[in-house]
Amino acid sequence: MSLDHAILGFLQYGPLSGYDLKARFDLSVQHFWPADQSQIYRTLAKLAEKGHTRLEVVEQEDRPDRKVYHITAAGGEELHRWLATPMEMRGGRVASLVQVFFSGQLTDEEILGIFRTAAEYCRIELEHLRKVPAQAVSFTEQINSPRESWCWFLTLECGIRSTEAHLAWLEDVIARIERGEIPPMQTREVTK
Amino acid sequence: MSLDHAILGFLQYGPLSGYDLKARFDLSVQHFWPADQSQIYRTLAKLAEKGHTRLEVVEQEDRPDRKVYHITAAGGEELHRWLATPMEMRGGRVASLVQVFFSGQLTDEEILGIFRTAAEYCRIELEHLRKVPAQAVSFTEQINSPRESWCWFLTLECGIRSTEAHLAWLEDVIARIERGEIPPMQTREVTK
DNA sequence: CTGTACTATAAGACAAGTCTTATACAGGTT
DNA sequence: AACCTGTATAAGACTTGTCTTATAGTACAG
Repeated sequence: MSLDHAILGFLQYGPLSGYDLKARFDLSVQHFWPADQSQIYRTLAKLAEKGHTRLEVVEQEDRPDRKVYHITAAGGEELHRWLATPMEMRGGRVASLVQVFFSGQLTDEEILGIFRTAAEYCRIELEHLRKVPAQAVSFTEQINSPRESWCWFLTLECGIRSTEAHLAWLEDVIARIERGEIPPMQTREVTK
Repeated sequence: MSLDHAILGFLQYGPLSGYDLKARFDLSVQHFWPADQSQIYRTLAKLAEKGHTRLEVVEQEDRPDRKVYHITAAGGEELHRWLATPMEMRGGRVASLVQVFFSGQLTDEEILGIFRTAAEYCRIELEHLRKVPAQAVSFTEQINSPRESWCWFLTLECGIRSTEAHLAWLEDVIARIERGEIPPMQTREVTK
């Protein structure tokens, strides 16, 4: 429902081809909105049909022609409307919590195992997130808009804070299990 | 990819019909794994085909026959395998962060608006989450397994902590914008 | 006695996203 | 000469999930 809007968001800064867009996604928002190459092209075509973008074909001799998309006035309005609409941030599916919910069926050791691995993933993720600003300098210089860079860093900050909070929770749970606070498994007596 | 496993998870505690399952989902995991009624039935049929569940038709006179599904040995193994596999908790799409990313295109007032609304949503959500334990007493008594209840509360705790962290971030950002820390919009000079 | 809610299941159409494969040419490497 | 990487696009099949609608009986309230 919102790859459309993410694409319009990028186009607002200037016309781009599908290929360009894929690169933009992978460089910036892929943490919270990964985009499939195939789908970018499909969505681009759909947006052009709806009149939210306008196609310009740039012929090239040495390689396939570029299809460069421009945002239209209608597209700009739609983007603005969407940006100003507060999002219900619900409905996000979190498979790892489904696991936790049912993990009573595992042994203490198994549970500790998945929590420790999850914590490890979190630490790696955190390390990675904290390195992003350094890598992103060129991107920030390119766009040369302090306001946009500021918003960009906000999303990073949000990611870091959530991950930290999640890690703290994981470590807390690990400690509690190690202290033996998890109730023991009951010997399952199946009455057929 | 994991409605299958959530269903198996519930079936491990005893045979259930599609209708029962829908109720279980709505009572417990719907915060992090909402389930569509129609899809529960479809998935149930698929699981039976795969041999992970076994169908038992319970005839009823007064209302439509119940189709009660039992987990099979193969289903149990699959569930256990999945539960013990650490999840990459990546790829979760967060539309609200896409908005933040592009919100530099809005005025300060508009940005403040969406952040304040988001914070409001967070507070409502928190209030709601904190009320869950009270409502869940009957459920906990029903299953009568302290280990499972413990795991159940873990997921709640995780939700509360994440929401708190998110709210703290939102409030921090609001304060910074109010202090004027957000760089001003540049008068867009489009060079055609 | 009429309408609404609950129990119980399921098909159909659709939207969104994933994964695989294909085409085609350029430039550089081994 | 063969191979790989990069630029650039796109179709096809498939999976997941959503939303709507249908059926059909019971029970209870007004």
